[in-house]
Amino acid sequence: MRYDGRLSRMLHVLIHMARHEGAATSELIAQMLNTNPVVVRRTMAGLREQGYVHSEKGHGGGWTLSRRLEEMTLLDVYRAVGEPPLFAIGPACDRPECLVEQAVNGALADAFAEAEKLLLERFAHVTLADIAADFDSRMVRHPALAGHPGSACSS
Amino acid sequence: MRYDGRLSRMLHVLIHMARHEGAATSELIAQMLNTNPVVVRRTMAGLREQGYVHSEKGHGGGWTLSRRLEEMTLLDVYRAVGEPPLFAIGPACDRPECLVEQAVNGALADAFAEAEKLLLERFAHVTLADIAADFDSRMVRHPALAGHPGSACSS
DNA sequence: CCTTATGCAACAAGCAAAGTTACAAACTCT
DNA sequence: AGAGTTTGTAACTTTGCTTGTTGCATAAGG
Repeated sequence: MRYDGRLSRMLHVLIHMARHEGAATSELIAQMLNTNPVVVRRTMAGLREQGYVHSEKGHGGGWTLSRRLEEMTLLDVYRAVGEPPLFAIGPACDRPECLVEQAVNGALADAFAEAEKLLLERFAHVTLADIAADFDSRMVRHPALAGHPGSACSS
Repeated sequence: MRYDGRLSRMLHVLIHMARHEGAATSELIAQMLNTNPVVVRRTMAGLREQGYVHSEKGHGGGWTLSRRLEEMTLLDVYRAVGEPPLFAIGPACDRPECLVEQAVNGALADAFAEAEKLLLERFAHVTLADIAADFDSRMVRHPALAGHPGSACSS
């Protein structure tokens, strides 16, 4: 896989959960995401530790939201999935002796630090409710796709 | 995801080349970067296609700069190495049917597009001469490391 | 020609995310 | 208490990418 899809997956599932009555099992969530239950549990563990979701074992168990979508930002979710690296480009060497390489790393680090700051600020200002609202407007435009809570993604 | 170090490596080598008399062989460059000659040739191929460097076979051959550092920006080099993906985070699925996932991808894509724009603008305004100047000022502060053109990086 | 170089293709190594299997632990319902 | 569900977790496999390596063809110089 080329990208780390954890953030995207978790956003996806959280919004689905908000529209789901009662607890959703890992199995059901896995079908929504077209993945498998163990990956779901693995990634949801981070969200549980941060108190965004709750899990219950046994009959009728599964996952439930413990916060409203208005109270969760992209930044919250990003942190809960372990703050994976944002950038795919980096220094060839972390502690170079070569002063040229130090200068190169410095120039790149400056640029990336600025971009990271922008990105995280942006994340902090987008709530999951914003995304859900975007979903609602898409549903108005494409009502035919409305009933795809478990939309498989074949790509 | 692990980092793509091509941009960093090429910046490093271009600045070294500017301070090198005559042609530099892939072997010599590989020693500077603590890597091997084939990787050097592979990555330099992109720079050659864009006309930033020139290569010569046979005795006394090797690589030479065909532009001054003032005339090359980070953006130029980034493009010449093939515009590798900047971000390590992406959608779980490129063409989702699910409207929720479409909304999620949209929100993320917006944020990343903004960050990418900032980053590339920043790249476009930094020339290799700027980095070389930073190197010079580092050398003033740490003259002991001045003679490390082939500084191995052990990390 | 013989040496020195690049050019290129093919393959192995290394790494991280994702997928899978297996099983223990906890909970519910009868 | 016992049967059936569901999470929790560890271990392993698969996949996709960059990097490393080998081998050989090609071209330039002496």
